[in-house]
Amino acid sequence: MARQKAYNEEVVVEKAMNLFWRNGFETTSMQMLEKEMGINKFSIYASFGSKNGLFLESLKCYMGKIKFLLNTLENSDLGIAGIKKYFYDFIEFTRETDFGKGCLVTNTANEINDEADEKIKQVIGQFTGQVREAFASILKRDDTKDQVLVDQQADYLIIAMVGLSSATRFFAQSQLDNYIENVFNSI
Amino acid sequence: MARQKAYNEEVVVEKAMNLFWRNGFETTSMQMLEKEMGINKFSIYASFGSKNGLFLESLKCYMGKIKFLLNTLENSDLGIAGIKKYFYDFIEFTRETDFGKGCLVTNTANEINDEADEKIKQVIGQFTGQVREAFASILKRDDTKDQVLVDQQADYLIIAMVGLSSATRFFAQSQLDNYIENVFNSI
DNA sequence: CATAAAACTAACCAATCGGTTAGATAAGTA
DNA sequence: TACTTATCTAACCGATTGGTTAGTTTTATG
Repeated sequence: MARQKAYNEEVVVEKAMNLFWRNGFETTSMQMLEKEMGINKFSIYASFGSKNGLFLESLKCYMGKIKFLLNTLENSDLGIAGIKKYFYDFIEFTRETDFGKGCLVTNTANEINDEADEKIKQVIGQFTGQVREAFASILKRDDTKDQVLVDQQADYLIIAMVGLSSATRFFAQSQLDNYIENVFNSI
Repeated sequence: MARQKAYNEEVVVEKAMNLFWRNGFETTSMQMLEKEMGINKFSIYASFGSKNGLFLESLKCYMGKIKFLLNTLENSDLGIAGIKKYFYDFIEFTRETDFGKGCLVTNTANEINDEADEKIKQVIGQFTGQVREAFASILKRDDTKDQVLVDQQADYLIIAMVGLSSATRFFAQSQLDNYIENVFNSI
């Protein structure tokens, strides 16, 4: 009945995600997105509504790509060693794709301010909360710890993770390793 | 012999710094800067050459404002407790001015990529290096530690500090406190 | 008081921003 | 094959970007 799309939305959104990941939301222009995604502005707006809409889909795409890390963490029976493995796995993940990009969610959290789009803030809060809960859940299983200590250490670990995300963008591998080893000396 | 400036450069650069601090480099426009600094674009360019030049002066201004923190750290005889105090002092400093702005240097490090202005990258590297050396120097004074351990722990602390800087932008006070307490459990 | 030099205002610049739209093109269906 | 409908290209939109410049105002000095 009508012409068919010459592109696959999942494919082009991943290309957009990689561009946002490398450059951040503001610095990435529609012009750059057209070029990277290989489609016209018209098609981008037809599929995603706005730059913000495309960015939200890119965030979802990113979270899909790192879901395997979170699954490994949540299904781990290694206790705190499993959390440590998550830290190392994350570094490896950022190096696999292209060194120095950090975590798209953390990068976004660092970029935005209070007046930013509510949905974006919501996605960031949800993701951060989910990782923190995974940490807390593993800590809780360690029966030598009471709930107050679990909460304190979960706060510590989620902020330590935020620091690691930023640090992968401008610290050397050996420094990241020294960092992680010391993070897990204290718990 | 000639007309005199109606503004003080140190005064207006501090206003610019506060705007950059709140919004980041890219998001802060010349229009916003004109309004905040209370002077015309012409005067900004006459005094600072470019947006980049103004930003570099803003970075210097910021570093001047937090120099007292670094002085306190470097002149401390509290050992590791002095480093811990630096972490808490930093939080207090970010709250004094306006909550949720983090550290301008860290914010900038998070915003830029490899292609950014060389001088800006240099200032960030110098400042980060200076703080790291202050940490290392204090750790070294503790004669129970060998040099390898000092380097490892200095890496840990400087990345922990980067994490704290970001975290002050979107974590609650109690979580920051839990974080710092745990950071210093491990060393 | 006249003059020279710097500081000011405000209009202006090309380029780019996110976003829209008119018209050409393609394809499933009647 | 004709028609309908969605997708495509490409020109276009007003607003804003960082930056410049012509011309007016101020002021210390000769």
